[in-house]
Amino acid sequence: MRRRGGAPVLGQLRRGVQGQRVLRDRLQAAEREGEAPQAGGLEAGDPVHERDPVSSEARFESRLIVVQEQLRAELVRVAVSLGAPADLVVELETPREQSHGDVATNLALVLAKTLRAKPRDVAQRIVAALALPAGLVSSVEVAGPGFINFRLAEGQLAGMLRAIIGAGAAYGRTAAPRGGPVNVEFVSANPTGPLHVGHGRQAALGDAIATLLEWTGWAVTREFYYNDGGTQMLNLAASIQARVAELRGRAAEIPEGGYHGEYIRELAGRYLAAHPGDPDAADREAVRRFAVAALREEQDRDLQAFGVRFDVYFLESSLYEEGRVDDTVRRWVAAGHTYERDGALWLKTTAYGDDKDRVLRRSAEKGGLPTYFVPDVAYHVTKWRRGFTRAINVQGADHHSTVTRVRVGLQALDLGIPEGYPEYVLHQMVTVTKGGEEVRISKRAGSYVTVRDLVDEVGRDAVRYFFLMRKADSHLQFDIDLALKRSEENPVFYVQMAHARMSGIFRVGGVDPASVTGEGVDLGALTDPSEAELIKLLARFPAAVERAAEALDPQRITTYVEELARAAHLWYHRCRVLGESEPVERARLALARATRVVLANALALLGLEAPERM
RNA sequence: GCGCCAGUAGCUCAGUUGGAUAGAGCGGCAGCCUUCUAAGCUGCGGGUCGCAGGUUCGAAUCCUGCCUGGCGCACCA
Repeated sequence: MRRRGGAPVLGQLRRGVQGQRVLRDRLQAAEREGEAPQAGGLEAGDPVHERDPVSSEARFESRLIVVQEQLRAELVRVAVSLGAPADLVVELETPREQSHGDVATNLALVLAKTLRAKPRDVAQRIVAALALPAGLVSSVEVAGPGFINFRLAEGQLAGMLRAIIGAGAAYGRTAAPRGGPVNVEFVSANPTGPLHVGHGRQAALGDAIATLLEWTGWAVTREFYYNDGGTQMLNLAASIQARVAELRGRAAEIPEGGYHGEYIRELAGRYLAAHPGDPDAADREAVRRFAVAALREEQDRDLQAFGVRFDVYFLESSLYEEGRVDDTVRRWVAAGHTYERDGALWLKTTAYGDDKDRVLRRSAEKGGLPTYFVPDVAYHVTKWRRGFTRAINVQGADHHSTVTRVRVGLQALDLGIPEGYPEYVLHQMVTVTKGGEEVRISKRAGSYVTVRDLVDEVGRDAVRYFFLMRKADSHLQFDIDLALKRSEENPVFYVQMAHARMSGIFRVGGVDPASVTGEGVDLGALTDPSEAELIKLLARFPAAVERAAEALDPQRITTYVEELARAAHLWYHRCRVLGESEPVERARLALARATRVVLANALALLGLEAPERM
């Protein structure tokens, strides 16, 4: 079993996804019952990001994938005729080496053992038996230890270009709807202060993962969960009360576990202004409500400025109000998974592989309340009951200890929830550097750098891109100096510049991009090696999206798009478009348009603008 | 002590889920502007893939053990 960042095997999940219609019905029922509390989210305000799924007829089946499926089907047929098992999976790959052709398979290497023959001999037999449709490939050869390399016919490349242009904004999206509703939970910051850089990484990651899933056929809900009750809120209120006392000239100390940022002083002043009837802020509940509302509003504003919006805001307090926390406890007790010790109630999580049992209800002298992971489990039960066949949580790796507890807690409820539910994408820490020095503090929050600081300093696109350009598992160094550079060193700039250059060709030439379809154009006029290279990269985009979605890893898209931008800059430098002979100009305009489409789509997928000029 | 993550060029990082001669950017060196953005492009040099075993046609990738760094191991959230 492959476990990465705690995420379960996707294939297993898919197999576990059954009864989708039942689940959808459940979801609708849940909606009718108002099971999805919404706490006044953001308006859909950002015009730059078009997130609505493209209508199904506009969806696009990648040309390369079509070609590959034809190849694959024929390879399976031949392999089986040679004695391979019928459930054989044929792997096709795009070789990185030009001389290895456009598509390659290791089929012969895989079969060599079962067929008890040398890999190269097997390859020869496969090639001899292949009966491919005319016009599909121009050459087939056996190479290296036994690879079979295919070179696509020229007409296939030309067809890809036309197909990309035809698909437009839909290029890269999967044609068929795939799975039931998926819940992507991210940020989930408690309203105790401004969002920090870790939240920023979560916001960028969660949003991009959600988009990746949408593009590959999943129905996605973006969800934000927050703790609006409990001890942290009391600490928050008490911290503000202390600052109020200060403002009124009395000595007061921020309580143990309280909050020290400048924003607490700010909130204290605002509370007094808004509550003339409570000059000493004696009403702690009123202070708490005021602070939560103010901080939630600020977080929403920052997220909106970051271009992220949520479909559902889920309040922890609703779980208590609706009795879901008590239900969860009762169900564990009834199932016999609990016991009492030292006055507390324990859940036998070791029965499910946890390293120790967990207290689920504190002893009387400790207040007798449920521990924090109980509402957490109850919350995930609502995800399941709301019909989400997959739930993906994006969190900092410092929370990884909750993974086992939540999963085990769900298993112990015997509700038929899959073992790997929910999936987790855990990310490592973010450090911010400027002038070669680590930046640790912000004026407003005091002890940490906020998302707002970064967005104000380098702009939204740079922040989003930088948060996405490393895999979640790696520590991320956010270099403010680099993010500000307007040169090739800065990957955001480099990629956006490639798009601007493609756009510039149409602007300067006075050509409407929409008028360039590639139809009736002789793409044989594209003879420069950089052109074939570019087309092949363009053709790979849907596969890149597919793999990134499967791995829940947007970093694969940043890597891809940087490679694409490099190929585009190279082509731009080597090949002039405007003013060339008519057939060449027409063919190159088609290539420029297709390149622009893919750059724009990749940028949209990452939540970035695709500027026409810079 | 236990668990999770990381370790690849001087630096920052990729590496198509086990493939072919391990790649890119920066930095260094050498070049390229009557041109749709030189805000760019080309070439050169640079490696014990942390270490040691194992698995197999084949390992940076999978397994085991160690080393180093980060994070986490509450009747806190």
